Formats: sequence, C-alpha cells, structure tokens
Amino acid sequence: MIKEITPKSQDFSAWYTDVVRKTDLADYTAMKGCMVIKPYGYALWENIRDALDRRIKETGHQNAYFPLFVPESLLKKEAAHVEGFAPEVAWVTHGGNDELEERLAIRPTSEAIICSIYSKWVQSYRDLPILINQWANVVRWEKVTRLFLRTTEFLWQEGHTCHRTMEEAQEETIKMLRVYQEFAETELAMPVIAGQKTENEKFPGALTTYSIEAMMSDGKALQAGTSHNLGQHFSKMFDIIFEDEDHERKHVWQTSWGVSTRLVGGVIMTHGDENGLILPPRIAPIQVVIVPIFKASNRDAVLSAAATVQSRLKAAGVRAHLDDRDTQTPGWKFNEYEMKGVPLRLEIGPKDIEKQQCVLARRDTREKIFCPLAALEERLPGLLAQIQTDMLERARKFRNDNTRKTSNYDEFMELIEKERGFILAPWCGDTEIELLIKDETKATIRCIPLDAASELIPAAEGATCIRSGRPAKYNVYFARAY
RNA sequence: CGGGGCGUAGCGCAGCCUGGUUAGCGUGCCUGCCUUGGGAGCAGGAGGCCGGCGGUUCAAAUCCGCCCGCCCCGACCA
Repeated sequence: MIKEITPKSQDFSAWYTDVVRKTDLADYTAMKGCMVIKPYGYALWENIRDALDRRIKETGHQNAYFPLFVPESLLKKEAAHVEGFAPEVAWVTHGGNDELEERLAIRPTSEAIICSIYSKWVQSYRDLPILINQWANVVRWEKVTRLFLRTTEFLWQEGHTCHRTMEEAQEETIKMLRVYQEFAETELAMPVIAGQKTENEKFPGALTTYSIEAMMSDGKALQAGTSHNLGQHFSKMFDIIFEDEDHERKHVWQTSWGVSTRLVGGVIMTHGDENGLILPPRIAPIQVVIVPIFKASNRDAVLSAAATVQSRLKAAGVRAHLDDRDTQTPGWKFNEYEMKGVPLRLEIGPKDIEKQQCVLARRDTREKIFCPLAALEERLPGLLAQIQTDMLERARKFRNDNTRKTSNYDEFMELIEKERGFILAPWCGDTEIELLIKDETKATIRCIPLDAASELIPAAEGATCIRSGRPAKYNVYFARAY
C-alpha cells in the first residue's frame, strides 16, 4: 500500500500527524489526549533517554524514584507553584469506593513531593549537595493535545537538586542548561538557543527559568528543555534546612530541570521532509537497513551474504537491521524505510556480490554510494557520523537563515506573519509590553539569550524597545511557538 | 470553553441529499501460483451491532433528537 503523507508545504500540522502515525511512532488511544508510544517510537525515545541519562550521571547525578501522587496539602505549600499548575492538575478523589479525606494530585511535576522528602534528608551542610534525577511520567490536563508535543500524560526526566549557596545553585542551573544544549545539538542534531525566560514565562515558583529553544522547519519555536533556579522558595515552604559550618541554620538553594518526550516531536519537525522522517544516526533505532535483492534462484546466496554483512556491522557497533522478508519487494522496502527515517540503506544483490560491493543510500541527501564489502567496517561509522554532522549543519543553516533582526515594529509584524522564524529585537523589559506584543502578533519572547559566560547581554547604548520606544534592556528572541 | 469537520471491514473511503433486494470500493489480511535493482501480477477466500441510545416509518447506514468519541482552528496554558 502506498501510505500517503500530506505534503509538508500544504499543511504542516497534518504532515506531522501523518508522519507520526504512518511511521509507527505513536497512535491515539481510548484515553483522550493520551498516546501509545509504539515500539519504533519507544526505541527512539530510549535512545534519546539513554544519551541524556549518560550525561546526567557524568555530571554527578543519581537516579531515584518518587511517588506518582502528591497530597493536596503539599502541592499547595508553594503559592505561585500551585496557582500555576492548578488548571491542569488531575485529582484522585476516591480509593476504591471510599472518598479520600485529602485529594491526591497526580504529579504535574514533582517539586512538592520531592521537597517534602528532601526536608527529612537534609540536616547538615555535609548532606549537600543533593543531586538527584528521576525518569517518570507526569500528567497535565491540557485542553489541546498533539502527539508527542503536548499530551495529557507524558514521559520525562526531572532533576531536583539542593545546594548550600545561591552561587552553587545558579552554577548547577546553568550547567544543566548547557548539558541540554550540548545533548540536543550532538545527539538530536537540533541546534538550540540557550537563554533566560522572562518573568512572565518562568516556571511557577522559580526564581529564574532558563530554556533551550529550537526552530521547527515551519519556522515556529519549540521549547525543548528547561532549567530552573528555584532559589529558596521551596526550601522555605518545605523546611529544607541545614546547619552550616558556621552553626547557622539555613535554607537550601534548589534547582530543577527537565526534558520530555516532546523532544521526539522536535526531532520530527526539525529534520523531516516530504517523504517522512529523517532520523539523526546517533538516536535512530535502525541506523542501517539492509535490503537484499534476490530471485528464487539466488535467494540463499544473497540472503547469506546479507546476513554476513549484518553480523559484521553489528560487531562494528552499528545498529543494522536486515529486512529479509520475501513478502515485500525491494522497492516497497526502500520507500518504507525512507518514510521511517532510517539514515542509511544498504542494498545488496547478485550483481553486487559478483563485484564484492554494495550500494549505500543516504536518507538525508538521497545520495547513492558504491562501497566495497571489505571496507564496510571502515567506512560506515564515519559515514553515519558525517550524516549526523550534516544534519546539524543543515538545521543550523535553516535556523540562521530564518532568524532576523529588526527594531521596526511594522517590519516585525510583517515578518512574524509572513516569514515566521525567530526575530531578534530590542525589548524594554516590561511584562506589559511583552503581553501587548503577544496579543498583537501571537509572538512570544522565547528567551533572552546568554553569552558564552552565560550572562545576559545588555542592549546597546541608546537602543530602544521595538514596541514601547523606551530604552531597551536586552535583545530578545521572539517567535510563534508550539 | 467557542467555531468547524468526521465516526460505515485492520486502515483509507463511497453510499446518506431523494429511506426499499444480500451495504460497496481501494488497500491490508489468509491460500496458491508467479515475481523481486524504486511501493509487481493473476486467481480464490475471510472479515461489518453502518459510534451509542431513543424517535418517525410497513421499512432507517440514510430522516429527526439527545449522547459519546476523535481531529482541526481559535481561546487558555512553563
């Protein structure tokens, strides 16, 4: 069957949904707003998860697991926090047939439950820092859902740390933001802008929120990860207190940071094309698909050669899949694996075996390359690395080509409407002006970018805000967002 | 929550306006033959509470009412 994908240029949204469903990443379920992540999609998520988990551990964190339920009294302790999340919390009111004395929230995030536990763990400055991460599911009762991008239940990791000083917490916040950035660019081939969120956009209960912002190929922004400096807001409400070396009792300084299955949506929308997915080799469930081409007369010889190639590639550390089905034609398989975004296809038929070679076809460029069979181990890892690099550079070029600067509001409005993309523009720093711009253009401030030292960059002397005309504080990224 | 669209075979759809034999088409699935370097071909076969409930009628996939679900666009939203 020819699985038609709605052309990307015609209807990006329909294209996205078609790609997710037809490539077997995920599907809708009987539970509205919740998706089933199918094996191919879950394998992709596992690769993403493992690549990030490695980095989280390398930076000194340990994994743990905390309860799914949050008693209402705990969730309510931090006022801004509960106010921010109240509209999207799912509540458990009954245990069996009996109504509960206290409602239980299904975690929309775990600050409250984790802080209540940390208060027992922390006594002395010697207990600090606490550097813990958990991989979990959370529930947010969103009114509008999109596969991977915003689902009622989703999978994520959330890091929750406690520190002795404000400086140490800030250092941790930025460290993890930069881990996310390096991870997104290296593993997902997704270039991101690291920056600080405005007061209006920050996490409920945080002192400062930072994020990495990616540009999707329709020019809209996707918040791909966040890192929060929580200050002492939670430690004061949850009594996370330690006795310091100077004998004083002090509240800890905290951070939290997370990325979710939304990243899968980001990968799809960053790299995909008219033919479907294009997966970065480092996270692709299948890096190389081997398609044997045979007739009944030479079937055994070709399949045996193909199997040898597969075991050699596996031994070389390449995730190679051999599709030896004879129920589908080679042409059908070519199209199928292209749609599924497999970075490299390896064709091997009788003519190839005769010449001791095979055909390699790149998914990203559609280029075909002849390769001697003897050179596979030597060539393939490098070729996969090259595809990964090329994908990142291609995405970066797209992002840069669609990032524009202006200080003229009329031009700003026209760019947002006609070109989308990011617009770097001067802003006075007032929330009212931010909201006014959002109201007038649907564009939000994605972030205030950071310099190499992770400091905010002040606007040039004399620069004026694009909307208010008052002196500008920063040049900020505007975009319409998911 | 507002506006729009859609629920008929695993998937995608036609039929409905104008009620009437056994509800059809494509694809997928099963059997066999044949094929395999860009989504092959032939033959046979299985598969339906026509989203649910109620109403009108001699007769409802079709007309009417209510309900449920899903999708899209808004509004809302770390």
